Amino acid sequence: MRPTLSDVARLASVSVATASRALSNPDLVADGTRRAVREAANSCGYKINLVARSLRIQRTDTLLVLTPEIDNGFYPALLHGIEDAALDLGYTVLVGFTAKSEKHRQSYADLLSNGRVDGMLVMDGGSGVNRFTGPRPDLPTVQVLDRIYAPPVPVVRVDDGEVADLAVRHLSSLGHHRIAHIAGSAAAPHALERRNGFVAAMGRSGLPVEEHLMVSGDGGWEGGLQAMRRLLSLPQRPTAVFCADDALACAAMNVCREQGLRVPEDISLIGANDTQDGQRAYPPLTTVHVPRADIGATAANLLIGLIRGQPGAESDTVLPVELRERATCAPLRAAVAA
Amino acid sequence: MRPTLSDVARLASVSVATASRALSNPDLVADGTRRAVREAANSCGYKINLVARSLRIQRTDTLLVLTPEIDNGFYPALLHGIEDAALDLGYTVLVGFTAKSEKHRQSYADLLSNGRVDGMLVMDGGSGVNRFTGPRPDLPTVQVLDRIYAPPVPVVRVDDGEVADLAVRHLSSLGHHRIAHIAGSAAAPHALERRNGFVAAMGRSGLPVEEHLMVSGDGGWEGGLQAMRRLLSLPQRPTAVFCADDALACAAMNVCREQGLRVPEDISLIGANDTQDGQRAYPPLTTVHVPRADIGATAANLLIGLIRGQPGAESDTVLPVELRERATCAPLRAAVAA
DNA sequence: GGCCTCCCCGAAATGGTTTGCAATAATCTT
DNA sequence: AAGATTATTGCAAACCATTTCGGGGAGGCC
Repeated sequence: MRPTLSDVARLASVSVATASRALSNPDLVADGTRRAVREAANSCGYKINLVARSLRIQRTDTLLVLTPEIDNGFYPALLHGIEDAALDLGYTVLVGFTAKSEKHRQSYADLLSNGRVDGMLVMDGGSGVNRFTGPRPDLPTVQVLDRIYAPPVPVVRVDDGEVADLAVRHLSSLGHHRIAHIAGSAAAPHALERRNGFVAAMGRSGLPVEEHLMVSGDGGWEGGLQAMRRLLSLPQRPTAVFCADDALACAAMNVCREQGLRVPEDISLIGANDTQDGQRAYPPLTTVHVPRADIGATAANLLIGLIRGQPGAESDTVLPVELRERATCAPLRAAVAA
Repeated sequence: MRPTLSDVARLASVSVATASRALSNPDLVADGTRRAVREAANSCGYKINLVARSLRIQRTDTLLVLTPEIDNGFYPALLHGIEDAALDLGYTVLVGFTAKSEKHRQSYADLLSNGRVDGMLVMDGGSGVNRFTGPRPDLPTVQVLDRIYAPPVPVVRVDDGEVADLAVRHLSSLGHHRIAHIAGSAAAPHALERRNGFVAAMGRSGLPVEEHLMVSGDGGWEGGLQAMRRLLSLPQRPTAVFCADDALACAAMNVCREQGLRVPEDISLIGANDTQDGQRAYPPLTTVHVPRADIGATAANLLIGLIRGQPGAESDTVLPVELRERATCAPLRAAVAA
């Protein structure tokens, strides 16, 4: 049916070997021959068979990325960063959504051991995934943001303690001292670290951390809503709250509005990650920026380095975060402080 | 290095053929033999080589989906629907983000002609993509939402005229008659149809369509902002606006707030698509729901049917849409109507 | 007991490409 | 002009699993 390399070879009156070289390693073949082969290939509409090629060269030039559901605006930027870097180096990316079940995750990870992909980016570490399924760290793997496999497996991430620190310092510098924290999913390592970071940063700023001002925003959007409601029903409510991510902060902001509180006049809100929902909220959310595209690109480059056996693959890369002041934080007003 | 099937065969003292059958077609082999082979495979950690398998059976069980950038919360649900259906039928999905350049799109589409994927889902038809690059409609292809290839290539979509009709009828039933429309990107066929649908629906409702009440929201978020500002600066501003999608509606809502207008008391807003940003807006956005997951799943099933040569593949599948009343539309107040 | 059938298994061919090695032709060196 | 390189090309193996075809053995039936 489809023309194969040997068809081309016959048409050009050369051997398959020469035809192969003429097409994929042009320097090794004489000028006239090359042209003849090219012509023959065009005339019969020859397309290389990548599967056969992969079998022969033992490489697929494909990366697998394990990602949780991507409804939340956080992962797309990571994916784009990955894809961008991968494409530049001649790789294509296969994505596997793993939130559905451990079984699916396993079967995706199997693609790695089964030779269909050359390496794997684990991006679903924050989704409470079973850390014992799937990846075989003996095969090229790099983790993104959440470390769920032990050190020989590299990770590229941000310093979540710093994320919390930036947020707390900003709030504190505005005069706030009754600062609350809405924590992210308990299953996510980074959420835990942000929580711990919050406690540490409060300490460093000489502020008291009150146990009931730290609530769990577990349960996604609904969880965020409930967390904020709990906070606002406290006898002494906080004057500022650091939310573990922008979605949580948006939820918190909605609760404020439904209770007639103005942001930032009556209460300051700060998020983290700098996702689109925060940027487009009203007022736009102050947040700490996490360079997602960079993280993705870095991880992809690292993985490809690993695959190609390049030495010097750092096993823990941490990228810088920074505060993005927008419009949801204001200085503490004397009236409220009282 | 890695154990191959012949290693397993040797360990189990059978031939490769028997080993193959025992593993992938267990019924064809005797009980004891099957067990022996399984044991041998386990003991040496054998993993099937999917590339070799694909080469032999001339099938990759992989679907390619061409998608634009997915920052906007619209595509993820489609992707999930696709992936869900694909996984159920034993397929994995490869995603290619095509917004970057035509070159990239071409190289993704090449995967199809080069045998790396069995079929292709074209989801980027609304992104102003060059409709002449890429897909060879003679290879299994189905388009999602926007038709950019001629009829032999199936499409699964919604009726965008109906989307507009639902929106206009709802607004009209609330007493509005000065209704504006913010149109989506001119490059997207469905945005055009929604615009045309708006005109038709207004006519059917006996309402006048004023030319200056139809503005272009081209240019993404910023475009939406500008469009709404233009609308609000009109001498006779609309009492309701139908936005081509929820993101545009959210932008419009932000403009309203910045100008001190209350939604829905002062102006009614309705979106389309029913994406997360609308659901989480404050107040939650009234919209017309587009069953994205269903669309994705339907398209995937259709494509797989095509690949497997099943007859009766409908070439135009349209799924139903429905109004989702939330909180951004209110009856026209007499005062404003005056 | 002979013959037929059925089931199970093994040898070999298949898929399309790349590549190490060898051979031939052509160019260069002295 | 003869020997030494170099430039091109061809042959055949290798990559690894699947599948077809046919042989051999066991059991059933008459």
